[in-house]
Amino acid sequence: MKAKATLKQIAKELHVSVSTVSKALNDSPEISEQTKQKVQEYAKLKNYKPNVIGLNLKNRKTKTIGVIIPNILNSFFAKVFTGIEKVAESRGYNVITCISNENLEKEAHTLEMLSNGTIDGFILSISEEAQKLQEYSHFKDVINEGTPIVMFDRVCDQVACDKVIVDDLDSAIDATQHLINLGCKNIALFSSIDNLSVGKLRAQGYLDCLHKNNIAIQNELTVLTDSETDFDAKALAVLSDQKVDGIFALDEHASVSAIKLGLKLGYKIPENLSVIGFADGVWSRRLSPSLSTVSQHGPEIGAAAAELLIDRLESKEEHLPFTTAVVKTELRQRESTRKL
Amino acid sequence: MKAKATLKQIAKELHVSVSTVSKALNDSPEISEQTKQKVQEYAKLKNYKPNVIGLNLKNRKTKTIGVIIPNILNSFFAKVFTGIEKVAESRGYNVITCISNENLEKEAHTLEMLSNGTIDGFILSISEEAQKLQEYSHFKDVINEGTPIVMFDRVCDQVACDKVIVDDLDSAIDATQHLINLGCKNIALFSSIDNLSVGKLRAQGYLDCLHKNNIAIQNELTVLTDSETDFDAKALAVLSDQKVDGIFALDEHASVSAIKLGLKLGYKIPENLSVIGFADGVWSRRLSPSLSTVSQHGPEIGAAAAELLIDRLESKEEHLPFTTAVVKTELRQRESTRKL
DNA sequence: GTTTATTTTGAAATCGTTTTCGTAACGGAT
DNA sequence: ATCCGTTACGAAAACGATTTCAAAATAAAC
Repeated sequence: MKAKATLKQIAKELHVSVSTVSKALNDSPEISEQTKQKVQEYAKLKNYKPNVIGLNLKNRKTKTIGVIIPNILNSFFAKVFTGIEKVAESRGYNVITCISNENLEKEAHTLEMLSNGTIDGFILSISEEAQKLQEYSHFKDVINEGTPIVMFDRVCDQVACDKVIVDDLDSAIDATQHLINLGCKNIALFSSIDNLSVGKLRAQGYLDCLHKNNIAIQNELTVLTDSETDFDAKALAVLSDQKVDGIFALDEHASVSAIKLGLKLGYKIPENLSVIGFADGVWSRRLSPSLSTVSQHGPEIGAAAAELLIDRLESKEEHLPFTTAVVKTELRQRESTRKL
Repeated sequence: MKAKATLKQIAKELHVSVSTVSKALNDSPEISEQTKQKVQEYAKLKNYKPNVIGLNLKNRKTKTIGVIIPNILNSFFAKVFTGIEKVAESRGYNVITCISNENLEKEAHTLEMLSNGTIDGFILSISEEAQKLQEYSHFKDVINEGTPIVMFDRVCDQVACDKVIVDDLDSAIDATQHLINLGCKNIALFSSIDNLSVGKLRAQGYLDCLHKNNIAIQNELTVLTDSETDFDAKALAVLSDQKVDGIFALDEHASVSAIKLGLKLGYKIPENLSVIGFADGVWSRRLSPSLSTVSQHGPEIGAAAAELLIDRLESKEEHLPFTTAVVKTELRQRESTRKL
């Protein structure tokens, strides 16, 4: 464990000044070729790497992005994360990641901890608790202190910042319409995320679509819960009268339950029950029957968010207007829906 | 966007010196109560937060851990990550996360990028490519420079460092033994990770167990591939002669395929085919039938790794001996195996 | 009233880098 | 020999914090 090489050490050992070493390593024209070569060779020999902290202090930025994710075990967020990480890497940024665990206090604490020079900006999706309590002041504080935020997926109107979202409303309309086109007459709505903004938007899309098609809304076909634990019993009840012929599920858990409970109750999927869900591709493919999904393009969302943030960080412009990017979803037909 | 408060600014505005401000905020006994109060109040008013980079430079450490994960979409790694993050948070550390994508160059590059003062130590699992090429010099370099590494799950004997592993061999023996106890006579071995150290260990455990029970090894029941793409066709071939009555799957993909292909070929699970797999709990429960698994306790592995690293970072001792922690697995019986 | 303690504050060094500006040294021109 | 213009290098400040040590100010002791 040899001591790490610093400019000062190299300078002393070569009998030149610190500034000469610095300039030589940065290939400055003020330094003679001879000296440059000598310094560069010696630096390579000693495996010199500039200490990032010294640089950070000097530059007053860290080329590091703080990412706050409600739950990394949710594969949607994991996918978004890969998109963020990829773009960050390619543009020379590091990523500090924290998990809020859907918890407001952890979220606020993380913002507080990292907005002290550790990171240049944030990318985050709002925790469930913050959304429920409509508590957004911690975001505003950070932004006021000069640290930019980009929100994705779960966003809120109350905070002015860049955002990347999926067109949840339109996606839900499209998915519902697809079920209608397949000939489904009794389409159930399954959601275990009715506490989230995105859940509400998707539910609205379902309602709008039925309305547009002049189909009466049957409240008894609707299962809207705030958690996975409450969900299954209610869903089972809705399915047990064998009347449902289509299910639109707004989240991963609801999607899986729809298929599992449907099979258990003797439905034939997709022959007499079609299921479309918001869910991740990898696992949807692994289910039997594989699940037709509204694919949310997680990596693209993450990539867009990272580009947005880094563009802002590197812009000369002090007051760039805030933008909201919309990433299109895609209906992926697999085995849980009939072919048209 | 007001300028952030610094010691210098506060000092100037209160007509005292920087050192006085620093000491007052740190509640040093050398400062009079009066001054302390004045400074602390003013600091709170200005929302002063010490700039972390200044501190880092001074202390020559960052209280940040670098985590390198081969693939965050693999839920095992995601779970390990939650364990790391939780412990890090509780001990006041941040986590910089990078995804190696199973790629040696990205892995080496990340080590190089972060070992410049950005982080105090690493927690990582070796990329597939590095394992295949047996290329471990990048780890040794980093360690030689004085940055500690803790490896988990995919480790290697050639690098001296702290490690956290699962007892893959024993776990595989236990799982295989369980299938034997259930009365299985023709147990197939399914793996799509035969390129990884852990995959090889688990396969060895299967062989050892058959041997111990004086059961002849049937090579035609063995599917060992390096990737998911090659796997399914071979697995289908093995299952199609309807002879297999038990499957031991060494990874998530192999586990899911075992169930999916088994059902497709008309096996009754668990009546005439029992399946045990190394896989994540959440999704295993969602499969139908739900999958009996060797549970690897991902969060515990992550937590152990983080504790090990932080203990070393905060130890006065220069040359702590390296330890290898073993986290026990657990056989979780679900619907894919008969009850004993 | 002088000396000695004690309390309170401040100047300066330090961490590792970059960068501005000043100053040697050297050559060529007059 | 003097002047000027390059070229090549170094000193010092800056970033934001902590910390050591010295110096002031005040209080106590003789």
